[in-house]
Amino acid sequence: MTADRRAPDGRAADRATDRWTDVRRRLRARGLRWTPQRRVLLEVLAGVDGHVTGAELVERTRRIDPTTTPSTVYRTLDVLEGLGLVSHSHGLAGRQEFHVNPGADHGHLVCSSCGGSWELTGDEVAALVAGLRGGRGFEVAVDHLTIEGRCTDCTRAGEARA
Amino acid sequence: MTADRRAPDGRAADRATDRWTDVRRRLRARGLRWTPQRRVLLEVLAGVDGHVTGAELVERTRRIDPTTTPSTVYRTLDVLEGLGLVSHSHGLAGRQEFHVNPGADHGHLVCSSCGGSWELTGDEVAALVAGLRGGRGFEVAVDHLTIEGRCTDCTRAGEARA
DNA sequence: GTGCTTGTTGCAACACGTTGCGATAACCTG
DNA sequence: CAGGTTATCGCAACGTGTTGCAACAAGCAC
Repeated sequence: MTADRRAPDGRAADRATDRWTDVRRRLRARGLRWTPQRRVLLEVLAGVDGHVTGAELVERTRRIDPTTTPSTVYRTLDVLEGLGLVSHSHGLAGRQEFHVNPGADHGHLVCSSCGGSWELTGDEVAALVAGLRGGRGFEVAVDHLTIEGRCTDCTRAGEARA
Repeated sequence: MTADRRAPDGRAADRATDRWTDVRRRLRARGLRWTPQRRVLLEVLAGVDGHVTGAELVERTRRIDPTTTPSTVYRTLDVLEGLGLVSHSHGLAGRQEFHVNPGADHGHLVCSSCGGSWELTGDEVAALVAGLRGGRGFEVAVDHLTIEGRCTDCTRAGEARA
């Protein structure tokens, strides 16, 4: 629930508005525009916890505004990614997974059996990144890193069956 | 060129046939069938060096047999993957990359700037795999591992421009 | 060769994204 | 507020795969 200790006078509702004006300001600073369509998508994103697929974002946006088209959603997501508000990586069937408010660049772990998904800490990939940079001069895009495999539970379930 | 030292009497041409009969036998052993369509796809795969996208395989197959349909190609690739003859991973735009005759499971490095692709050695990912197995009980599917980033050349080019 | 079983094929439709393009509307200026 | 720029929108078409289903044909037995 993460209580609003810093807003004792009931300004919680303004918070969302504040975030929008912030985005609006940032868009303007780049010569970009604040449109109703973008406002709707941000509204959807505000209600997202963790990861969402592109298709799901399209659907949720359409629930608020049924006239929404996929191209607008995907293009807006591109813009927001440029602002650092979301980041995307590729999930199981090549589908896009969006992550809202990425605190820091991080990769993902995806279980090909149950579809579960976990975030990778910097520590877990630090050696890999350093190794590839040193050995090949390759700069890993950590935020795009998705590692596929089987999680503990599915591995155990598989062994039990075998 | 990898000369044919073991076929001094001109049986090189039979080699491909031999490989087909081998595949045919392996299919039969699993109750699967040897069809003209599969033969054509294997013919295409025999001429592939390294990686190919799914779309490209469809196209090359169609050059031999214009009646080929995508679904057949993709389904056959699934079957061949089950036989260990090919493996696939996900490339840049979520597109599938197929690798023919995978010697050993290996991951890939993809440059998001130039589209280049390199194979990852076991050593390079060993620490990562071991770390995730130990720390989380997660079994990495090494053959599906695709790491995105920028290669040396593109990184340098980017710096020069900046 | 005939007939049977069942793995495969091809079609059509769908899912997820992407791209080109003309029309629209945000934003700025006076 | 009127007018001009140009970023953005919505549409339509495309690209890459995937899936359900009915017809087909490998492979086997007689």
